[in-house]
Amino acid sequence: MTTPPPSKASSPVRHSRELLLAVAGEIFAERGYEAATIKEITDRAGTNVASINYYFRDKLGLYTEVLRESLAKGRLALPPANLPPEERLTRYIHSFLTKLVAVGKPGWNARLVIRELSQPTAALPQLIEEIIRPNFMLLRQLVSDVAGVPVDDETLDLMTHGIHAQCVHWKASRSVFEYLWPDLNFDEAKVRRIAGHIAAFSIAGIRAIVRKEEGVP
Amino acid sequence: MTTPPPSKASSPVRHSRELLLAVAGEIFAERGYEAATIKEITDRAGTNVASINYYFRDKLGLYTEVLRESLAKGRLALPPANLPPEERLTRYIHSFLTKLVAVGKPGWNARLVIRELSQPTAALPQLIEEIIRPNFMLLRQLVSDVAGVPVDDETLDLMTHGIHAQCVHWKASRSVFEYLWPDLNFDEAKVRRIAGHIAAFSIAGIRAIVRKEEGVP
Amino acid sequence: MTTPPPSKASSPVRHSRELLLAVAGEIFAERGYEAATIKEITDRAGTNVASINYYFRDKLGLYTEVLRESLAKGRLALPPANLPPEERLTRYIHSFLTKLVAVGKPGWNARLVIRELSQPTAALPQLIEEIIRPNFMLLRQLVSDVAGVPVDDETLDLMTHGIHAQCVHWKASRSVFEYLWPDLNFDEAKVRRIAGHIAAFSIAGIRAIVRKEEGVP
Amino acid sequence: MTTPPPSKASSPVRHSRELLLAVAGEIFAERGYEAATIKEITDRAGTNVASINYYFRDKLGLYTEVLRESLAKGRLALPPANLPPEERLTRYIHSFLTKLVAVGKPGWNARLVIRELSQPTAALPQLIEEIIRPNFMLLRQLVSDVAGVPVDDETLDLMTHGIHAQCVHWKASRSVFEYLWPDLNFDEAKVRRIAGHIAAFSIAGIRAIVRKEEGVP
DNA sequence: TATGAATGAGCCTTCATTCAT
DNA sequence: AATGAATGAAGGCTCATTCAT
Repeated sequence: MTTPPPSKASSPVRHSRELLLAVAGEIFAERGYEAATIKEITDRAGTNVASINYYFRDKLGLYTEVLRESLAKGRLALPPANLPPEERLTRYIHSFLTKLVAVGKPGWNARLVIRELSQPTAALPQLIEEIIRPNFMLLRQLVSDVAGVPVDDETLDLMTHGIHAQCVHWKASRSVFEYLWPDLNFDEAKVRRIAGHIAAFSIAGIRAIVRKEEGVP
Repeated sequence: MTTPPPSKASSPVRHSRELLLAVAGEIFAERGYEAATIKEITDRAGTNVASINYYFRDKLGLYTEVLRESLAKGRLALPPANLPPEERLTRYIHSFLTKLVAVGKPGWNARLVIRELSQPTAALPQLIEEIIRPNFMLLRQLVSDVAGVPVDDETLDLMTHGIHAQCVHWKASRSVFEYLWPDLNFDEAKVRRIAGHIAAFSIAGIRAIVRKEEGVP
Repeated sequence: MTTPPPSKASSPVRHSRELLLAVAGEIFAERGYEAATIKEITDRAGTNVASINYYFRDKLGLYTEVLRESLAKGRLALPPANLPPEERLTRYIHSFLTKLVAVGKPGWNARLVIRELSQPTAALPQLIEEIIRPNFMLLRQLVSDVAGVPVDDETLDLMTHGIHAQCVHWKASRSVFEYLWPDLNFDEAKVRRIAGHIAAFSIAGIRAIVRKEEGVP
Repeated sequence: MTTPPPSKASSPVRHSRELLLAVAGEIFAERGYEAATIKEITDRAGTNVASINYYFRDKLGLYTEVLRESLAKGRLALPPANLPPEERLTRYIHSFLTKLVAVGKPGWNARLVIRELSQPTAALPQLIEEIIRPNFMLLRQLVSDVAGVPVDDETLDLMTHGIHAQCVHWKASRSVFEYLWPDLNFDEAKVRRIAGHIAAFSIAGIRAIVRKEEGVP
C-alpha cells in the first residue's frame, strides 16, 4: 500500500488538512453527522472528495478527528487554590460558561459536544472520559469545598449535576433562546451576570442541603 | 388533491397508521431524523414503504405527525392552588421529572423533543410555542410565588431557567449516565429523591437571591 | 369474478365513466401517456383510483378508450359531388383544418392523434386504419379529380401527402406558433384564409405537376 | 460548487461521457423523455446509474445536453447565391429533407426535435431560437426570391409554412409510413424524387399565389 | 502529494394495480 | 355500483468510497 499521510507530525505545510478540519467542524456542528456530506465539506475547503480518504481514511475518521480537537479545548482548570471556596466555584462557573457561550469563540466546538450527547456515536466514551468526567470531578471537588463538611456521595453528585446542568443549559437550549429572545447576546457582562447568578443560587442551595443533612432545622 | 386518509378521526380500524406512528417515534428518537430510514420503520411495523406515502405523504410528514403526538403529551398542569408555594413547586418538579425519565413511559417522546433542540428542524417554533413556552411560564409563576415578593424580570427568568435546566439535564445527559452509572435506573423512589433534591436546592437558591436583591445581608 | 361493468350499453346513469373519459382526454393530450397519472385523472374527475380498474381495467384500457372516442370524431366526409373539383378540394381542406385547429373545439382530440404519431403506442394501427388511411384516400380522390387526367400512383401519393402535410402542420407545430406568434388565434376568418391559401397553392401545384408529367412544357 | 467534469473541452479521454450522450440520444428519441429510464441508458452504455449524476447532474441535464447536440446539427446553409432562385430553393429542400430522413444519418437527432414539438419541455424556446426560426427565415428568403416581386408578409409566411410542412411531414409521419408502406426506404434516389416533387409543386404554387395577388387572372 | 473518474449501495418517492367490502 | 386500504415494483437521485495516475 501507499504510505499513509502523517497523522500528527508537524510537517511544514499541512494546509488542506487543517482547512478540512476547520470546515468539517462547522458543518458537522451545523448539520449533524448524518446530514453533513463530505462533498459540502470538501467543496467549501476547496479540495477533492478523495482528500477525505487521503487524510482521514473516511467520514467517521474525519469526524473523530474533529471531535478530538474539540475535546482538547474542552478541559477546564481549577481556579487558584488560595481563594475562598465560594470564589473558586464562582470563577469555575464563569470560565465554564465562557467556554460554552461567550461571543468570539468558534461556537461549534461546544455545539458538537452537545450534539454528541443527544445523538451519541462511537466517539461518546472517549468524550466522556476525556472531558466530561474530569470536568465533573473538578466541579464536584469545588462543591465539596463549599459544603465544608463531609457530604454523602449521592448528595454530592446531585448538587454537582445541578450546577453543571445550569451551565450547560445555556448552550444546549440556545436554539430556544434565539427564537424566544432574539436580542439576547452573550457579551462579557451578560456572561458575568449569569455566572454570578448561578453561583449565588447554587451556593445557597448547597448550604441548605448540607444543613438539612445535618439535621439542622 | 383528494382527501388522503383521515388524520384524526377515530375510525374503528386504523391499525397500520397507529403502528407506524409508534414505531417511527422510537426510531426517530433513537437514530435522529436523517439516520432513520423509512424502510426500517415500515419493516418493523410490518408494512410496505409505500404506506408512508399513503398515510403521511412522505418522511417529513411522518416525522411531523410523530412530533405532534409528542407535543400533546408534553404539557404540564399546575399543582392544586391551595397548597403552599414550596409544595406546589416540589410537585411540579416531580411531575416534570416523571414525564421526562420515569420508567414505564415510552421514553421517545421526550427524547425527540430534546433532539429537536440540538438539531432544530422546521418544527421547532411549533414545539416552542406549544410546550416549551407554556411550561416555562407555569414554572416562572411558581418561582415567583415561592419568592413571595416582587422580583425583577431578568432575575425571575434566571431562576426559572436554572430549575428547568436541573430537570431537563436528567434526560438530556442520559447517554452519559448510562455510560458512567450503568446501574442507575429511574424508579419511583429515585425520581422522588431527585425531585426532592432539586426542589430543596432551588428553594434555598430562590430565597438567597431574593434576600440579596432586597439588600438583606 | 364480479360482473364487469357495461362497456357500451346506454345505461341511465354513467356519469363517472363519461367524466373520466373527458378528463383523461385532456390530461393525456396535455402530458402524454407516460407522464399522465391516473391519480391526477381520478382526482380531477372526483373519483377513486380504483375506478379506473372498475371501468377500464387499467391505464392502457382507459387510454385506448379515449383514443377511440377521438377516432370517431376524426373522420371526414366528402363535400357534395355536384360541385367542381377545385371547390370540393377547397371545402375538404377547410373542414380538415377546422377540425384540427378551430377555436371552440376541444383541442385534445387532434392533439392526442398528433402525439400518437410521434410516440406511437400499440393503438397506432387502429388509428391509421380508422382515420388516417380513410381520410387519406378521400383526399387522394379529390386530388385525382382536380388533376383531371390519370396520374401515376406515386405522383398522386406525393401530392396528397403534400396537401395533408400543409394542413396538419398547423396543429403539429402549434407550440412553435404559440411561442413565435403569441397573438395568433384561429378564428373563423383566419381558418378560412389559411384553407383558401393551401387550396390555391396546391391546385396550382397539382396542375403544374400534371402538365410536367404530360410533357407539356 | 466544484467544477463537475468539463462540458465541452476536447480532452483526450472522455469515453463514458460521449457514449452516454450517443446512447441517450437514441433512447430519448425512441421512448420519449418520461418513458426513457436512466437505467436503460447506463446499462446500454456500460456504466453505472451514478454516472448520470457525475456527468450531467440528473436526467434532465442529460436530456438538455443531448438536445443541444442535436441543435448544433440542425442548422441549414443557403445554397450558392449565383444559382437561379428556383434551383436554390430546390437544393435547400433537398438538403433539408436529407437531414431529416436520409438513410445513414443517426435518425434520432431530428426525431428528438419533432418530439419536442408535440411534447414541449423547458428546452423548446432554445430549440426554436437556435434552429427553427433561423431555418424558417432562410426558407422565407428563398421563397421571396422565387416570387420575384414583393409579397405581403402574411402570404409569404403562409407559403413558407407550406413548404416547410411538406418537408417535415416525411419525418413527423414516419411511423405511419412504416406501417402503410413497410418497403419504403429513403435512399438517395427517393429523397431526390421527393425533394424534386416538393420543389416543383411549390414553385408552381408560389407563382400562382403571386399572380393572384397581382390581380392577374 | 493529491485528485479526477467512476461506482455500489441504498434511500425516498411515485405509481399502477389489487382486493375486500 | 364503487371505493378505501394497501402494496410490489421500479425510478431517480445521493453519497461515501475506491483506484489508477
